[in-house]
Amino acid sequence: VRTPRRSNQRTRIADELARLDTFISAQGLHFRLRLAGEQISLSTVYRTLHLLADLGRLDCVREPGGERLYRHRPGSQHRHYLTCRHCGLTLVVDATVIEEWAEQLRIVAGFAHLEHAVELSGVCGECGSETPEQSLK
Amino acid sequence: VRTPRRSNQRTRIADELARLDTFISAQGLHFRLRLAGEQISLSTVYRTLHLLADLGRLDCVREPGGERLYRHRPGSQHRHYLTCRHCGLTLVVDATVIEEWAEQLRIVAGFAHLEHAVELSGVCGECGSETPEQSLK
DNA sequence: GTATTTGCAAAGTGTTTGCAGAATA
DNA sequence: TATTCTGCAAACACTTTGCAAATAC
Repeated sequence: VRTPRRSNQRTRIADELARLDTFISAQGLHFRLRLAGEQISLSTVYRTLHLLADLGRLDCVREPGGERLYRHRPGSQHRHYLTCRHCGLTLVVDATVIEEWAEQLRIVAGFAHLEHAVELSGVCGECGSETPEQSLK
Repeated sequence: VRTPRRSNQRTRIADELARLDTFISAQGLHFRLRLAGEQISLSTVYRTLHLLADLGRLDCVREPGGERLYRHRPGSQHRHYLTCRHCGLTLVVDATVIEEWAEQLRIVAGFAHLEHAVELSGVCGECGSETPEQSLK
């Protein structure tokens, strides 16, 4: 494992993610950067996202369609989110319960290197109170 | 919502899944069926898996690569699994804690229609006790 | 007889990769 | 200068879809 080099592209990508502070896809991010006038290729966005994810600087979730969404992770701990399927609103939730439960489970099952992914989605208060027509899409 | 019709293909697919009782991909299942001499197209496998999933007769997880794996669900409740990344061994785990935690969360956050996905993976006792060389793969 | 289901091949999606040139250390 | 990084276009893996023929009800 070697230290990655700095480059304009990587800096721009990391900055944009930190500024956004919401989940966004590689393609979405690429689009935003282009709008902002940056000349960064989609491949570079993908590669940089991998890099940042490996460094633990991003959280990642997966859309029903299979698309991966990334979000800047402020601290060093991974976090869990609750997302509104309607408007995309995401809340950070306290998942201490899960962490402890998973550790218990790991011991009982005799596993090592346990990883967990928890994805929560629903319809938030705002969206739920809209007219039925709207929720039919 | 209309009642689906029965067909040889659908029966074979559902049967094979029930008999297997492990996670398998659409393509993997298609391959098995062909080996068994069935003449079923891949599209039909995909379509039937969707159908069964909609009917709540399957559990579904997603591989890191993006591939979806399906498994017959014996009861009516969805289940959570702990998978060994090495050998594929999967254990059904008791996730009552999670269900309760999710419901609490739902109420506090004022959400509706909450869904959750919990995926646990690690290295099982068997695989963990192997020689380091093997685990490097 | 009518509506649903199938198989095929083509298209679609998000992502990865090989390579030559550009950029970093 | 020696690596690493970038952009491009092509390749990839998995999944979905349009349509005509076959099948279930």
